[in-house]
Amino acid sequence: MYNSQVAGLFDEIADMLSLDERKDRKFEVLAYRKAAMTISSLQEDVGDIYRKKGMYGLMELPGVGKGISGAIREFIETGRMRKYEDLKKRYPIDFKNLTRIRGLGSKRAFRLYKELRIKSIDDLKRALAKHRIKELPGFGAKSESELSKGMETLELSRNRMALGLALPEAELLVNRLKGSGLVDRVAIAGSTRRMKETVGDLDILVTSSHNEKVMDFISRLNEVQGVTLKGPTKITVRLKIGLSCDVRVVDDASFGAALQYFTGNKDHNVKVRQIAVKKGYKLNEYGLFDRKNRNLAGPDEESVYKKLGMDIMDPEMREDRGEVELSLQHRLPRLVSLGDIRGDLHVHTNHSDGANTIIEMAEAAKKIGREYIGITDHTKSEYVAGGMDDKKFVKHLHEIDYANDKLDGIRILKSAEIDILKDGSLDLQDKTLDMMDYRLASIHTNLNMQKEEMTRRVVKAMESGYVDILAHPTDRIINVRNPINMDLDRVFQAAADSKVVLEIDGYPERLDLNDENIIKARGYKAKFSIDTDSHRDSHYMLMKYGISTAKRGWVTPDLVVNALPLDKLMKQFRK
DNA sequence: GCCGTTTTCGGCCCGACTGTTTTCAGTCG
Repeated sequence: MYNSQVAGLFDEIADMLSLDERKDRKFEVLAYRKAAMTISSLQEDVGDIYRKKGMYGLMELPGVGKGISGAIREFIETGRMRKYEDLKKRYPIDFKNLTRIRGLGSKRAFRLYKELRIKSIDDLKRALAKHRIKELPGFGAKSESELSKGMETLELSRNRMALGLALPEAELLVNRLKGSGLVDRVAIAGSTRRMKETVGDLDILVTSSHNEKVMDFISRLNEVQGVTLKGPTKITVRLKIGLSCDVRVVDDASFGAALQYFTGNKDHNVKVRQIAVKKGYKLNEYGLFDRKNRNLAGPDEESVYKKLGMDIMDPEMREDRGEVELSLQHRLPRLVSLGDIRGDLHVHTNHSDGANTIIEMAEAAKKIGREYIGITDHTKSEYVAGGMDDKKFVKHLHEIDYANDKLDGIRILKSAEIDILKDGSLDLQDKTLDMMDYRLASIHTNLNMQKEEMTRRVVKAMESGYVDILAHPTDRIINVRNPINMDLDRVFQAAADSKVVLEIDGYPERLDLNDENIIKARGYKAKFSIDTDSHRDSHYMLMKYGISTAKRGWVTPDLVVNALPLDKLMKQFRK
């Protein structure tokens, strides 16, 4: 994997170039930063892209042109980057680690080097211990203590948190603010609102006429560990769960513009603001202003887009993946939403590792308006999860028949989450599989196989004719376990050829397929099933994560099998 | 260095907060 290395080098090049006084360098710095950002957030390895599509493939990446793609190629082929090495001779400083300290950028790091020969974190530690920082011009006692503090929290603060942990915390804070009586409107913004699978910090927006009281209220919340910075319109706090949280107070008349602005992402915003500039307007977090400085945007977000001649799009789309251009042409796709979902095709019961009975799960699903669910308990290889063998499964499937007889208003489909074994065979006999309405299969063991072997294993299972849905295809657990090593192009091609539906598992620690892989799979005309992987009745509420992940992959309702009515769904599953 | 509904040159988003300053540079998002 070259991505993190290459992105790191580009960031350091940007740091070093920013020390050059010449004004025209400013934009070169920006270019390297943008390229670093693009590459670090890439799912596919730049090495793979280069091997598959060459320089042309690299130059398709946003912010990567002739110069930067050449540097990437040089690094992949030789393990070195001349531009970086030349700059490093002039600036032998560990910018990469030093600038991770909050409040320390490249310029101040360079000053520390010039004055005190500080090159590394260890050098800085020693200088801090001797209290030499506060004597420097431009630094003071406060800088010294802030650097000390910044170094302590270095490791904790930069880890992005899984959405499934961050969103509930954001919602809790929103509820606290609503209950305070100090605010009128409250909204979550930032990457949490875009439902990105991990978030770096929380952004919350409020309207209030009591700015100071709001700031005090926040800084005293039980969830808050300490205050990083505090001004009249903005406060940044460290939360006990290990996230940073920004809360901004704006006027009601600015709320729409602020929500647009702070939802981002950055590239999306830059493009929208460029459109504003072209129309002779200025767009910032306070509004959309014409030449006479009149605010044209209303208190809602839609008016900002509308005045720019654009259609508003779901926050999940705002990643600068072409949505700005389509919006200007009024050609945005209608994405799948919660209301399209008729059933849930990945549900566990207490017959394997779930908490509730078949009937309880069915009744809970009926209560939230599902027309059908598929019971997908584990097979015998998953013995830790109470997986069942063929004999037990036959009995289990009869119990589903019994539950269907007993219940009205919802149909329970007979299925299983079948283990794909090491050799690509399935963990139940064909005659058992024949008794089911459809079959969902996934990998749970032997996750460390080589790419070719793993790819053949999964493709073989899909081509068996006994797999209708491939569940959580990459098997990654966010921040815990990497995706399995397989050639997704071949897997998606096989899915299309064998008419196997790909799952978008909405369980928050999975979100699998994720947005980028969904986009890739759409290229192969794959179909999707958006499921919760529920292990208890309350888990049905996790569907929103699956829906948002699908939206981030631009999934339209016609691609979603569980948006189909039951009779059409059963035609999809042909056996 | 990148990029194109100002298109192969000449632009490149914009504001808040902080610390150390007498008016602003640096950092961050």
